[in-house]
Amino acid sequence: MALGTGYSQQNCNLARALEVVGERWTMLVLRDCFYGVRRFSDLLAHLDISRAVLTDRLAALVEAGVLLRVAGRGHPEYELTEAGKALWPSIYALSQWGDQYVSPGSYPGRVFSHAECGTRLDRFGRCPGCNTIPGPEDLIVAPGPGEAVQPRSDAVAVALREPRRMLTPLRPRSDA
Amino acid sequence: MALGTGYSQQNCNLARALEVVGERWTMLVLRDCFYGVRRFSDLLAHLDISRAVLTDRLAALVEAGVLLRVAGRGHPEYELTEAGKALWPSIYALSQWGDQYVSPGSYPGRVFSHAECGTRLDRFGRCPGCNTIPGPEDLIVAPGPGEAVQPRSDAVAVALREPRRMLTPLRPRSDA
DNA sequence: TATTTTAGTCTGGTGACAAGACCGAGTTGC
DNA sequence: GCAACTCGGTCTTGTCACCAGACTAAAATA
Repeated sequence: MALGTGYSQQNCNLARALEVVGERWTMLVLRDCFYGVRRFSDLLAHLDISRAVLTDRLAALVEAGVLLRVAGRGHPEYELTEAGKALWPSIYALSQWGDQYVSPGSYPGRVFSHAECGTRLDRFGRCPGCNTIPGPEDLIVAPGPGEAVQPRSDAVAVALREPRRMLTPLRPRSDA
Repeated sequence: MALGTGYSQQNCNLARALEVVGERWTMLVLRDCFYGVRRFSDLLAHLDISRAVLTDRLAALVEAGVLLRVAGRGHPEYELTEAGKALWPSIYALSQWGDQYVSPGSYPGRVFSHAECGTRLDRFGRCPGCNTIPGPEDLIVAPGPGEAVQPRSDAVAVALREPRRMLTPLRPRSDA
């Protein structure tokens, strides 16, 4: 949060993590990156975020080494770095909690399963079949039983109506 | 985030979770609750948060069912509910990420181990000895090798200088 | 009972965010 | 190659959240 003004006196790694990913919208931007979104306009359409704030968040994430801005001769794309991919357990844990405790009784909007064996993950992110915790690149995200009543029509929402392997780009590369 | 103004159009459990715990300071308040802090003044002294904001966060967490305000004839205390305790994996994942990627090369400020067997947890929160994921009530938090250069002197920081079982109250009950 | 601590509330100044206009570079249709 | 359009931003204005610190009533302590 606004470098320097944050949780500075907190000698705590949680506080330091929140300096990077604790601001409004940041986690949702990253979640979309895991789903394969890489372009400014796709994030803008999928999240209802103001352009200025999205610009600011992307710049902060690049600065922090969580995203990489790839600008070679097309529209720029934002990719998760290793540090960014390592945030997956945090995002998964939070969304599982949202599933269970914020909208109790409702069904999950998306489910995650291990690509290699097709087994659905438990709430800790474990694959019960393999007894491992697969990384995000080994997961399939699919619509769950509790889908949106009023579905969105942006490109990201449309792509997520069928199962997708995570981290695969939403659009074909603009170079090539 | 300010009920109604939040991530309303996002049909997503992550967004709903962030409505509850995504605001500034909220995660740090909850972390302290896991460490056994239950009183307004202790939170105020340990986090450098303004009184008004702390009041607001506590009220929001009580409203959301994450904390319970226990007010019987002494100073009020705030306890984690079941929903609150279920946030532990999220908090642990974020602080592990902070350890590894925000301050690389430095050592963790705190380490967590399984009370039953004494084994230190891995970065996914698993006990390598038991091959389980212990809940917060079964964990010991202890100072790690990377302690603060300039230690704080508030009651919470002092109590955390030696190993403690999580969720045990920092102070004796004021009733009794 | 007098004093101190605790758990708040209230106020004023500052910074973050939302909504939307604007603009130059990149891409597409012809 | 040129016009039209899309994309990735920047800028402006109003509103809202946050911080610092003064203030207060109830609870604990001497």
